[in-house]
Parts: sequence; C-alpha cells; structure tokens
Amino acid sequence: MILQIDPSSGLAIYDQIVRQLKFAVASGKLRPGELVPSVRELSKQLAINPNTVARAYRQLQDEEVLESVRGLGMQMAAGSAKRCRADRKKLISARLKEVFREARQSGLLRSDISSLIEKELKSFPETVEADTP
Amino acid sequence: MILQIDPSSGLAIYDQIVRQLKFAVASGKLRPGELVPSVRELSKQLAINPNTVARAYRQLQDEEVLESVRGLGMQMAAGSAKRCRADRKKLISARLKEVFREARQSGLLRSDISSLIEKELKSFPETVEADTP
DNA sequence: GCTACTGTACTATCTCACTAGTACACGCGT
DNA sequence: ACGCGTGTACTAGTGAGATAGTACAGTAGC
Repeated sequence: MILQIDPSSGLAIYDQIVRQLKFAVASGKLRPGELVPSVRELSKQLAINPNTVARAYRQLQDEEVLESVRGLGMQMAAGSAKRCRADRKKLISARLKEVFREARQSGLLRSDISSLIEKELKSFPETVEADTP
Repeated sequence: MILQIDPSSGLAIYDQIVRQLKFAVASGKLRPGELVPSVRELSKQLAINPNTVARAYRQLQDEEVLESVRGLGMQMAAGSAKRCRADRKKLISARLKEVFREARQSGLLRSDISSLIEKELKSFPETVEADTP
C-alpha cells in the first residue's frame, strides 16, 4: 500500500490521502476487511503529522469507505468498492472539466490542447483492472 | 475586461487573477498600454478585498506583464504578449499533466478517460485568436 | 484649489490547513 | 498483568491566504 503526497499540488494533504485510498478501493488494490496502514505508520511513511492522516481516515470513515477496529486499525468497509468506483470517476471527471474550462478561457486553440492530450494518452496504460470480489 | 473568481477552486484568489490576466494578454484581449481595472474597481466587481487584487497586480508587475502608471492605474506592458503566450501554454500544460497523472494513478482505463476527453473537446471552440500587434 | 480617482504601503485580524504534543481506551501477544 | 501496538480526542501553535482599515502621494477634471 503505497501512497504519495505532493505538498505543492494545491490539494490539501489529507485530501490527497482520501483520494488515493478511494482509488485503491476502486481499483481493487484494497480489499474488504483489509487493514490500511496505521495512523502513525502512514504519517511516518509520508513524513507528515499523525493528526493529518487521522483526519483523512476520519473522513473516509464518515463516507463509509473505511471502518475502524478499535485497537487493531482501520479496514476497508465491505461494499464500498462500488461507491468508490463512482467517486473515482466523479473526482477525475471534475478535475478534467476544470482544466478544460480554464483552457477554453485561456484562448488556446483546440489543436494546441489536442496535441498535449495525445502526448499524455500515449503514456496512459490500457490495463485490465484488478479483480473485485 | 471580465474576470471570474471561484473561491472553491483550490487556486488562491490572487493566483486566479494572475492567470486570467496572463491569458487576456496572451489572447490579445488586453493590448499594450491598455489599462486594467483599478484595484478598487476589480475588488468591487469580484467582491474581494482590494489588497488581494493589489497582490495579483504586484506579481504581474514583477513578472513584467503589467506596469504601473502612478495615479492613473496599471497597464499592460509592451512586449509581454509573447511571454504570456509561453506562460499560458505552460500553465495549462502543467494542470493537464497533473490531472493525467492522477487519472493514471486512479486505475481508470484509457477508454474511460478518452470518452471524457472527447466530450470536453466537443465544447472546445476552434477559433482564430485575436490579432496581436 | 478641490474633488475623485489612482497605486502603494502599511497594521491588525481572521480562517484554514497543518503540526506538535499529550492522554486515554481498546486489542493482541506474551 | 504487562507491554506494545491501535484509534480517538483533545490543546496550542504556525504559516499562508485573505480581509479590513488607514494613510500617503500622484493624476485628471472641474
């Protein structure tokens, strides 16, 4: 379970964690009942404060993506995969729309954007998603 | 000269102003010597604090996009169009790359992304840019 | 000269995200 | 029972962005 944080990305750190865990659930990298790294462990890995991790986990709990096992850790909640797949699509779609909105506003031509997109799509793998139980 | 601000966008308000004025210069909507709205005027239009506008204008001045005319206002600096066109491409490209990076990480398929992109490209006008002097 | 605008330059305050630290209760293994 | 992990729940502080307010100097129009 590898998460990455970019403090300069403009997204709050806890939000980055929330997103990445949702993606992990959506893509089957995280399975129902599987424990996520503990608050202290992940904060060490990411070199951030435990409270920041705790905040992300709390939100994911509120959204029924994770559930807490007192004294043991936090695990993926059963039945959250479908919800996360829908969320994943919404999250990515929203960002893409926003970039396109700005690109339109900026006065760039469609051809300018298309060539940028083609470049990026080239490095985009067409892979089969992990099995979901 | 119409600027828009979205406080929930994740970009600092002053940064949104900076970007939009760069785009206006890049696309020829703002011409050399043309005055931008005054600090007080724009802050009224956007319902934000004058100091926030002043900060954006200061940055644009530092980057030689705008130049100040004491008692008169701020005008577009001669020769900044070329620089802004390069900046525009960089700014949009950077955001696009970032969205693609996250999309790849999220486990979405290329086909999922492609269909989202096609939808957005449909609404992307292929227009001729305003003349630049 | 006066008025109304302009940018510039402060000071003080607020909010949010994040950090740091601490303490408690729970669960597991020995 | 003890030790070591876990999440949870605080308190206090920092930095960035934003707000509010004020004052000064410059410019233009009357």
